[in-house]
Amino acid sequence: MKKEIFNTIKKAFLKVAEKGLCPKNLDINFQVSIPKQKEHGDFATNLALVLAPKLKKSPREIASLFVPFLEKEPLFSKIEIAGPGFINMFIDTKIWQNVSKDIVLDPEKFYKGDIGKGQKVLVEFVSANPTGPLHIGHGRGAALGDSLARVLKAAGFDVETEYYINDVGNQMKNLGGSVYLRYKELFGEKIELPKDYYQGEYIKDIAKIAKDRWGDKYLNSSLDNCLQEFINIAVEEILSGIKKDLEDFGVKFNTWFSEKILHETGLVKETLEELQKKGEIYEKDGALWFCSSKYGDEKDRVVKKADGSLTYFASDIAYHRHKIDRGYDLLVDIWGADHHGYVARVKAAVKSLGYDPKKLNVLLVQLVNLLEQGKLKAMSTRAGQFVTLRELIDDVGKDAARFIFLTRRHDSHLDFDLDIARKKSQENPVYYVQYAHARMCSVIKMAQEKGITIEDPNNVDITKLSQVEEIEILKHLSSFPDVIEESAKNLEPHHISYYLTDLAGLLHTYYAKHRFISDDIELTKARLLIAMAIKITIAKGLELLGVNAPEKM
RNA sequence: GCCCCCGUAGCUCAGGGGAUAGAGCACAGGAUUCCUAAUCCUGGUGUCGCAGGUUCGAAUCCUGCCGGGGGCACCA
Repeated sequence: MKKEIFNTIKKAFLKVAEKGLCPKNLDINFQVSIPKQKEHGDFATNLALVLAPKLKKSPREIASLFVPFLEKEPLFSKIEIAGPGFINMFIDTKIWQNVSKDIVLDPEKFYKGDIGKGQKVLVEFVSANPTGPLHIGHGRGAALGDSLARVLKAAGFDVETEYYINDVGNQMKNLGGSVYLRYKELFGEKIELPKDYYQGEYIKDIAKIAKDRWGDKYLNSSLDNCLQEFINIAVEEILSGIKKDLEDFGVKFNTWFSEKILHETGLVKETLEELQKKGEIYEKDGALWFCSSKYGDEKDRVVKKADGSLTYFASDIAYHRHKIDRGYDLLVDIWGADHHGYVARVKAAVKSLGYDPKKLNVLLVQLVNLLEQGKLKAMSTRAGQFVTLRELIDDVGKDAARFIFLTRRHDSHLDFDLDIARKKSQENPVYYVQYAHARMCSVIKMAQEKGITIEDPNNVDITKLSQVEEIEILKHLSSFPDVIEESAKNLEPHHISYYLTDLAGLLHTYYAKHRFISDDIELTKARLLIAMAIKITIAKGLELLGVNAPEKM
């Protein structure tokens, strides 16, 4: 709807210009907004205020040039100049009433956004190292990434999702070694875990699997001889656990991309050679350095250590190069906030390879604090003491967890109150929205039982929809495509959950005051159309959040 | 010391140049012969961390400061 208003104003602008009342090619950046106060109309624009300095006239005077043209538009029932020079626009009731019909007739068409214009986007998220189970922080990243991918898709982008697996390097050695020792322990050997080995209980579980599979085959092998075997079994087990957790969290990836493959296919080597050829890499103290400071990073970074091994950064450069070469117009990386130091260097790498760094958007997800009974729950990965995503799903459920994660901006620190998330009551916002959906399903079903159904929405007398609350709901429904586009543009899916909470609120208020089903068949049909439109919209919105829309509660 | 994020109602958080700053929770009271009371209605609170600046207009943008969190390896 906002887009239509925009276009209508632009049309009026051209007409004003034709009359010579203002220059045609003005570079102006005006806004169309929904005013907070109802008295200020359904939409308002600051066009005249923005134009004022350029035309050297008072804003109200400029506004009055546009009013006659806007008044002729069938879209509007009233145009007003207000305050310092806002143009307030009131939409004709018929337009709102039609929304109910449009949504029910073709929901896909109604919501379909086109700001993506088919651009290819790759959203990479979670990408937790396969050294242990996912914890609650990964859950936040998973909820954000998955929902963002859905929102981008809805806005007309061609989206794929990817999980990058760091399956090489020192941590793999430590992981394999940890399982190896626990394996030996199962045969009664006394062991001592080095400090940088993984301490968690899950390592013992993997050792048991190893024992079941191999028996005592490696009991007397030195670690060097069987390290790869232990790494493989550990990564295999941990990854399958991660996949299961994510699946139960409603998250599926298009691709799981292995760092190991990057090395095996020579892409890392090739990338470094290319940078070397470009003179972006130099040698110092026996190591190879990438001159990221040239591109805005605070200092240069090592890509190849003096001992000959490559750093993770080296793979990261190759990985991002490969991602861009795969033909994506836009890359979205979702990282934990503790990785923020990496943003500058990866962007530097992208730039030095000759790509536009604007293609790469890194979203940093801030920390999650868990609260229980008003107290902070201590978490420490090193001690193997943390709340896993699995525990969270089992405890509060996927829907509550995802919804709560998505009611916060990604860059704000999040206090996750377990007590509230557990409650199946009014305190828990997810039920508020789901309940609205269930209510609409129930109304539609009830109407059906009474033999009232809508064969063709075109035959429904929508002029019956004249209650203030009905118009309010229709206005809100009509703004959903704008909310989707806004969320996509700013990479902020949390707007969806606020939108849904508002919509549910409008419905619940209406529900308490009016009845959908009455003896007046024509009125009932018209209201049924609203019920269907709400149901469709909530279901669509919840789908974008990855939350279920139950028909019954 | 440097870098990133945050600071808005008692609590958790939206709003991120526009008109009188919002929601949920908490607290108190009320609503159910009728489509689900996981609901609704009524009641009040704000130095938008502080100080400057830009602007017709600042919670919003810029600078500095204060407070909280995180990060600053030839670790991953």
